[in-house]
Amino acid sequence: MVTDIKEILKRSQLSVTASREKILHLFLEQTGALAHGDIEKKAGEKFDRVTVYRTLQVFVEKGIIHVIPTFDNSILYALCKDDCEEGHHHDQHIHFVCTNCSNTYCLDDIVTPDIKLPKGYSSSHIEVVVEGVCKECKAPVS
Amino acid sequence: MVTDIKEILKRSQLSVTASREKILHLFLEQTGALAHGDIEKKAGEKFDRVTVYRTLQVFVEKGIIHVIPTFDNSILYALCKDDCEEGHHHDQHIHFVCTNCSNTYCLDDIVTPDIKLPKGYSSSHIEVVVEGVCKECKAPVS
DNA sequence: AAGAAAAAGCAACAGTGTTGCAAAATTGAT
DNA sequence: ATCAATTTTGCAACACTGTTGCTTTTTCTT
Repeated sequence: MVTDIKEILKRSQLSVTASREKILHLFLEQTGALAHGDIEKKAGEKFDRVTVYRTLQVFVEKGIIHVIPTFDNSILYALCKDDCEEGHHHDQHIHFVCTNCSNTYCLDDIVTPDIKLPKGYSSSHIEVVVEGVCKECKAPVS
Repeated sequence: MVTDIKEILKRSQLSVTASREKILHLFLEQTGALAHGDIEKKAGEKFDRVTVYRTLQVFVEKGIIHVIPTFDNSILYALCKDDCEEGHHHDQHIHFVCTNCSNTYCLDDIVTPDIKLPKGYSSSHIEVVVEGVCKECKAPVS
C-alpha cells in the first residue's frame, strides 16, 4: 500500500491541499473507522465543516476510502486497503464493531460469505457487520 | 403472529392511542421496512413529528419493531415477525435492499451465516445486508 | 511568475432528531 | 359513567448534521 500522502492524492488525480493531506493523514494513522464528527474534532479548528464534507465525498468517489453502514445513523469511513478503482470499491471484507470501545474495524482478511437468497432475488453486494468485543478489549493485560 | 392492533399493544403493556394504532397499522399493511420519514408522510398531517419519534422508540424498546442498518444514514424500521422480548430482538434474519425499487425487506427465512473471526474477536450479533434486485423487480410481467 | 482551474471558506438554509413543559387522552377504580 | 392519576401528545425551542451558492484563496500548468 502506498503510504505517502501526496503520492496517494496525485495517483487519484487530486490536487494536493492542506485539508486533504490532513484528513488522509488522520486515516493513515488510525486503525479503525472514522465518522465525520471524529474528523472534524481531530482536525481541530483548522478546517471548515463544508471542506471536510467535500473532502470525504471526493475520497469516496476516488476510491481512497469507503463507507461503512452503522446501526445508529452515523456514517463511518475507512481506508480502502486495496486499490479500489474510481467508483468501484472492493468491499469483499466484513466490518467489526466493538461494543466495548465502540471502534469499528475492517477485517480485511475475512471474506463475506455466500448467502443463499430466495427464488427471484439476485445480489450485487453483501455487507456484513459483526458486533462483539475486539482483540484489544478482550485481551486481559497480563 | 397476532395481527389485531389493539391486542399487540396491550400485550406489550402499551396504552392504546390513535398514533400507536395508526403507526402499527402502517407496519402491518407494509411488506418492506419503513423510515421515519415514510411514516410521517403516510400518517398524513395527523401526528406531530415528536410523537412519531417517540412511538417508534417505544416500539423498538418493546420488541414490536427492529432497526435495520443502512448505507445512507437513514434509520429503517421493520416489524419483528417473531415474539421478540423486551430489549432482546431475535435478529437472526438478513436484510435485503433492492437497488431498483429501493425497498428494504426482511428475509426471515435466511439465517445469518457463521463468520470465522480472527483470534481474539468474539461476536455477539451479526448483521447481513444484501444489495441487489428483489423478486418483484426482477420478474418480467409476462 | 501569471493566468486558468480547482478548492476552501463563509453565510445561509433545510432536514433530522431531542428536550421541557403544558394540554389532552387513556387507564383503572369507584 | 365519572373522576383522579398517569401516560401520552403537541408545541416551542433548540442542537446537530449535511447541503448549496457564491466569493476569495490556493494550487496547478506553462
